[in-house]
Amino acid sequence: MAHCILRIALDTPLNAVFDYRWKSGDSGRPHVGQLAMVPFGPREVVGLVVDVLDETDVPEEKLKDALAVRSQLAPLSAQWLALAGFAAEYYQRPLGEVALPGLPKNLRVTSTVALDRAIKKLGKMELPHDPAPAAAPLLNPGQQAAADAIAGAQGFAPFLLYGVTGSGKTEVYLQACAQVLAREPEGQVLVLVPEINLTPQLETNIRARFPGVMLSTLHSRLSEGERMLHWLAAHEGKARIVLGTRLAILASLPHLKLIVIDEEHDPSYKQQEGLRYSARDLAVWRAHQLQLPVVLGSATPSLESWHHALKGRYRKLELRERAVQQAVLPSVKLIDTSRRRGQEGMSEQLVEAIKLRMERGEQSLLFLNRRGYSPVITCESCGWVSECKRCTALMVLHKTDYRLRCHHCSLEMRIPRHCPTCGNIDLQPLGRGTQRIEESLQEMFPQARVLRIDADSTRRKGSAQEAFDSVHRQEVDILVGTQMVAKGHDFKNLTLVGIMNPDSSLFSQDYRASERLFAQLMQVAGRAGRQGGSASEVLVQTSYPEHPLFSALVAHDYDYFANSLLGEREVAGLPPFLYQAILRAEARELEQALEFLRAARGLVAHEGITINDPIPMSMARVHNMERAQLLVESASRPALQAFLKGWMQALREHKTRIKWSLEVDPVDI
DNA sequence: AGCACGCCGACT
DNA sequence: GTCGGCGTGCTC
Repeated sequence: MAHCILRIALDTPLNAVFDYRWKSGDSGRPHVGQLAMVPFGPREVVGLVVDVLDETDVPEEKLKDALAVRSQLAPLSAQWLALAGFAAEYYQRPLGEVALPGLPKNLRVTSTVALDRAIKKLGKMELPHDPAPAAAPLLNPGQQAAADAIAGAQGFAPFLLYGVTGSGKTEVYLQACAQVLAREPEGQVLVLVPEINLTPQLETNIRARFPGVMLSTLHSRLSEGERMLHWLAAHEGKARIVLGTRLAILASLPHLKLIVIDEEHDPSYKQQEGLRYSARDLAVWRAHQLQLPVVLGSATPSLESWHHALKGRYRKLELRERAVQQAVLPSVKLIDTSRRRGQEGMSEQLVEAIKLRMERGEQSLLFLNRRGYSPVITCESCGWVSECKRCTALMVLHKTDYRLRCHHCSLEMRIPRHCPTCGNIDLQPLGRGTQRIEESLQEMFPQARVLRIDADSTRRKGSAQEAFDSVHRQEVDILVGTQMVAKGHDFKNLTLVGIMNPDSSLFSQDYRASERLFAQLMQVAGRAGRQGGSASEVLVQTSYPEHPLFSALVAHDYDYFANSLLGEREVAGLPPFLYQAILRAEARELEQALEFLRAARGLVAHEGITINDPIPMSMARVHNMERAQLLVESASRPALQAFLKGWMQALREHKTRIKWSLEVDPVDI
């Protein structure tokens, strides 16, 4: 019986691969890309075979036998392994930590029943034989040109599809998709959307248009059974369209021919915990690797993509007209709130505008970026505010259950009856969240049907969809919401959008805040004015009506805004003109974290790399842990990558009890 | 990261 | 006498 050595990547922070003995029986040698069950310390785990060798340097007494190989499953392709390998190297993580968590959980347990069941179920699945696809609408010349450019692309071809809400980007995606599917008998298309709430709508569109084609969805709210089935459908090449959120970028797609990223600027494409990858950047890498077209769609492209387009690295496809019949851009008006404060955070003009919509039987949307009732409660006599005991953050008043809640560590407490420092019993809510606005609106418009949509009101599975549906069914007069309402949904009868309090983002420490604010306002403004007939308007309440961001918004001029922001970034030496990474550390005492970072700074030589001073994070304390960070910068991406590699090595060998992590291309610093 | 082993405090 | 606190050390 022949022996061989399997080199296996495991989901562990250890930066190593592990070798196991394998006695090849009649089934022969295992293949690279297969999954194998192995003993690891005291437990049994599933790992990924990354090499099959004849011998190993690992001493005989340490070497254990691999238990089994998942032979029912076709091996993951070399291209997929290269993608995982690239991500691992780029984000400075062990391969196993990148490759394995993306697989369905049922593939990573020792039992094989779930996989067998999914294989059987998928084998039986059939599509309608004589499908009647929904008719494709006639494209306007801009859309047609864009769709043709994508379909006619050769090799690696990144496109920036630039067009305001309502300009018909989705139709371009669908037609590009149709052309690829028609041309490539086995071809697969990957479509990414920023968040789960947007999948049902697009899924309906795609299914109507491609009834004879299997569609898989991949997002975090699937049950384990569904995830297994959908992942497998993609892996076996049966699903020809895969629609998903950022995690879908790591799906196995053996016949991938086109990638579409809708709303490419959206911050949700950046994973914010664990492996902090950018699905958009990985998508572009994957398209390059496979020499495919990749379409990045947005009304407000990220400055990174905008920069690439200006430099000619991405081809810009612009949709200038609104594709929806008779649709016009909403008029944006600024309401100066620096002089007159209005009532309950609402200016007279805004209240009048809502009243008018009520009379006409139209819908209004009030947008603000703060859930809860009021951000803080405060004592007016001594200035006490409701700070979280565990975090450098304020606890937010939630009136539904009359409690204060910290949005960072989820600490909750009853509202104190009197001020904890001076005993004053007259504690006042300060500022306004969605709950408080909802309540004031209900008082001002007793006959109105007011609905609030935010993370609190949609915690239950499916409740977001229900809420959106009731708006579509005209069961709501006034909608109050956070950024959740800004994305994707077109409300046909909505003719007023009120922006409550955008000013805090204007002068933020975070240099990306204004870029995000503009995108958010453009997007929420796009919820109105999609219907012909009634004039739609967007009212922005601000104390800084002369701010250039608002002038650009009023003029619907993203080009100007993006170009001037890019100019500022270039002068200030900020991304995309510079590449960054952040080393973060947390400890009970802030000084310990800072001390660790100071030591880390001196660990290896760093020519051509700027390592800044360690500083406490803007939210220095979360859950009673003090946090600090060290920003590392370079004008050269390869130089930064090379430095990080050596640095990580040194840090791993540097014994410390401090918890630390590295983030490459951080978005908030 | 898990998970075991190991060596000191308050309980059935 | 034992349950359990988390320090440290290993995983082919």
